[in-house]
Amino acid sequence: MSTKNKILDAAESLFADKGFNGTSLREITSQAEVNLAAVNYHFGSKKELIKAVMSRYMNELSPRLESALTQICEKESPSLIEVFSAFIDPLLSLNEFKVNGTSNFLQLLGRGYTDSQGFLRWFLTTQYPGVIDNFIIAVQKAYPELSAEEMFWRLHFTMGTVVFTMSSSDALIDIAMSDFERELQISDVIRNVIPYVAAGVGAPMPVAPKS
Amino acid sequence: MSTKNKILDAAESLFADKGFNGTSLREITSQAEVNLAAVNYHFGSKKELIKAVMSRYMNELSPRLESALTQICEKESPSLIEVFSAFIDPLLSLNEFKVNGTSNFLQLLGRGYTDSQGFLRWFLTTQYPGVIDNFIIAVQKAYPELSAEEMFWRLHFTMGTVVFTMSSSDALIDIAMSDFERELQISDVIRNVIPYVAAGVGAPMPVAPKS
DNA sequence: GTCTATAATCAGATAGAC
DNA sequence: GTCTATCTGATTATAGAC
Repeated sequence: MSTKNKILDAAESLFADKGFNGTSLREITSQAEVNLAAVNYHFGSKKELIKAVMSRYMNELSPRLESALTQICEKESPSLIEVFSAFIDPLLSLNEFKVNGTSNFLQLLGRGYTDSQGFLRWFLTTQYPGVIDNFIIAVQKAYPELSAEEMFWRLHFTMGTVVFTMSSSDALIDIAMSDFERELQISDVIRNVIPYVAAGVGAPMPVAPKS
Repeated sequence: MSTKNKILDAAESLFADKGFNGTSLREITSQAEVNLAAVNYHFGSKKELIKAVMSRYMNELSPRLESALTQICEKESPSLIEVFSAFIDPLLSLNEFKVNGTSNFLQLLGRGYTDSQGFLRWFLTTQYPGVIDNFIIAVQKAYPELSAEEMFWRLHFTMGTVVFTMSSSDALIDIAMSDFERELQISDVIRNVIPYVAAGVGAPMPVAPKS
């Protein structure tokens, strides 16, 4: 395996585990068993390395996700459960792309939203707008009565639910094992969260306007 | 104001904004306009300072929260909306305790769950178990059909929704202003999230058992 | 209690030999 | 491309004068 990929793999698992701020280049190069200077040689800086780790996943995921959401949009009247379920297969396909791919990617996404003061949010929304646009269209088709403003809030809440859940999915899987004797995978966590977010997004519109 | 409190105030807002890892003692003492050595004199270490910042809020919040949840439990058949609404007044009371208290505390909570690999989660669950216990009892009373396992998942999802939303509440309030011309407060964000989480927790039990 | 000065360590990044 | 060695600056923490 190339040095570049060894660095990417080590960085990915360490970033997912301890966050971007919490991981040093020295930890990465030591786990990757490459020289410290290699990071700056291949990527230029730590920030560029973070982008490269995220891009590797997004380039794999975004076409699958866009196509799955487009399929949902072509339906007569999709349900919210169907819309959110469209994420399952593209996300799980990351496990074929890389071991623990789904889990790592979702944890990275969570890190990116809370570490580094939103630079990753900017990166994703500007570099991969197609995914977000298709998703909004699908939700609108499933729940046309939802106002643009309510939609904005509820999609943000959903992002929070998913991203936070996935950042701590390892701990959750441990607890499920010790408290309920269930041997769960990341796919079970995903399947568990879908009814929750679908119900949240599908909550009735409030009758009185806010404020 | 005492040096100790100046440090606590500065640490609080910087931690909320940039996370625990992302904030140095130098930034804190410089914003507090005290000497760098004062942190270690008064608190011993950065980790103890983090605990002190959180304790200041938890000691203010937890009795109010426990009492509000106990009141809900005394009702005949509380709704989930009522259960979650019990959080509103205790949380907003933090704004009288300190300027931006509600927002800062909830952001800190979010940071604590993702930074520092769960040490704050341990801190809260071991130091303030009464709040969590009362909350679970209230939810059980509002939705008795919910199994312990489903409850575990849904409460975790809820924690994620709230904590993530609040970590980025400043950005959300800005977007609501620019996109929808709404001048929102943190209290509006809280009121907005309640129907969402109540619907999520109240989603029907899945018919087929998982796995 | 507060200060200066500094120790000890770790960070990201780079120069230059090979 | 890879290595050693090092630079520069920031970090937490402490010793000791006042």
